[in-house]
Amino acid sequence: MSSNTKRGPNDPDRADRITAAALEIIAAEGIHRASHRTIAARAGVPLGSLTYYFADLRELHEAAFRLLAERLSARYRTALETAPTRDAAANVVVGLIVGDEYVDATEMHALFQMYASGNHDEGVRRLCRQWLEESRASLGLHFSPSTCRALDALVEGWPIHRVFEGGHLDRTVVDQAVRAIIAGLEDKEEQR
Amino acid sequence: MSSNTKRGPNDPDRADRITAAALEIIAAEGIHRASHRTIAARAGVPLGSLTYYFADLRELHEAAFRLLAERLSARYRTALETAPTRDAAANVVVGLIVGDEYVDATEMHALFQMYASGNHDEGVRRLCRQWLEESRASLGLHFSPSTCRALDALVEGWPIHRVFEGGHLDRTVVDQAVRAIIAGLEDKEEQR
DNA sequence: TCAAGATCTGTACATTAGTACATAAATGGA
DNA sequence: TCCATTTATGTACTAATGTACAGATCTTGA
Repeated sequence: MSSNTKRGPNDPDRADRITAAALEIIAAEGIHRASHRTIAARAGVPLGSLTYYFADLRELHEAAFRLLAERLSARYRTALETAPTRDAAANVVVGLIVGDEYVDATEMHALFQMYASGNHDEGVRRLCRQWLEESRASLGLHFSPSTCRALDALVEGWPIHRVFEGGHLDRTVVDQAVRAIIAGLEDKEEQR
Repeated sequence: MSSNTKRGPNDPDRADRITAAALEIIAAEGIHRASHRTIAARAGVPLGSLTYYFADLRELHEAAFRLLAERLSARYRTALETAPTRDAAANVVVGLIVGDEYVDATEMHALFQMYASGNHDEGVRRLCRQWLEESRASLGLHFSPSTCRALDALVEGWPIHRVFEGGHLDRTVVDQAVRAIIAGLEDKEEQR
């Protein structure tokens, strides 16, 4: 890219600010509102700036989803790396499910947009796969592959209820479910 | 609606065919491709027909999502009503998760589009809530409220992996997870 | 059979969108 | 300082979209 050029961009993190603005709009108003013009306005940059940094709108949306996936993956990874024991890790998983600490409602919305876009956009589909893989890999720091699968399903699915039914989840129930899965599957795993 | 008119529509199920066409396009190509014109072409009806039956595009999309939600709800309900025992119901739940029998990949795509639209469209949001409630109600034919919550999270979350990682799920693992949750939560429930 | 009124359709229009690209600004070496 | 080159911007253009609505078509009662 810049291997045969002598100069860097005049405003180096402009691309990043555009990407961040795109994600904000996608999360708040949906991808159908995230046009060149709305994104440019939000980022406070001229229209031409977007076509300069991104070949087309798809690429820009994809960059926004990549930013989202990287943020969430990093957060999951950190949270689970920090847990010293399997029991602590179980508590982290419960937290991932019930609370806004890790993924707030806005980010959850953006995540739905990402899954929806993954249906027809190959690039976004790759991102979805990566995101799922990495979140399972983080769980893998503490649990067996099978347990990871099951816990991750819970982690993906339960927040859907949280978002649409508005209310807070019953932490006790979530806790029981998480521990039931860990108990049920880790034991089975060890028997093999 | 037709209370003060003397005649019915000339083509009574045209509205339904339009709705079905809309859902097909949403599922196959995404909601951003589901314009008046593409839907009309798919349904084999003139453009004006859509604006005649539906006040605006939102209403049409909403009708499509309603159709989807009703179909899936009915399928879940039937499957779980048919199960004679709790054990059979557990098998049904496993089937809901692993297989295409209840919700195929295409419908799953449409479901993502629905969740994504629910973020910003109040009408669709209501549909999402209803869909989640009804699917839990169907589980409620066999399980306690807490168990329903947990199982439904699994039912919503696990297919996400199925769709994006393409492969078939390991039925054994799903079976273990489902039964672990039932065992863990139903027992707890009864102790109260 | 025939009008009256409901049901339906094709076209036209304003708006918005993505994107190309000519032009401007900034940069750094000579 | 000044020019060559990269970086950045504003505008203009084509395509597509939602929607209104005038007119056409069909149905029914008399």
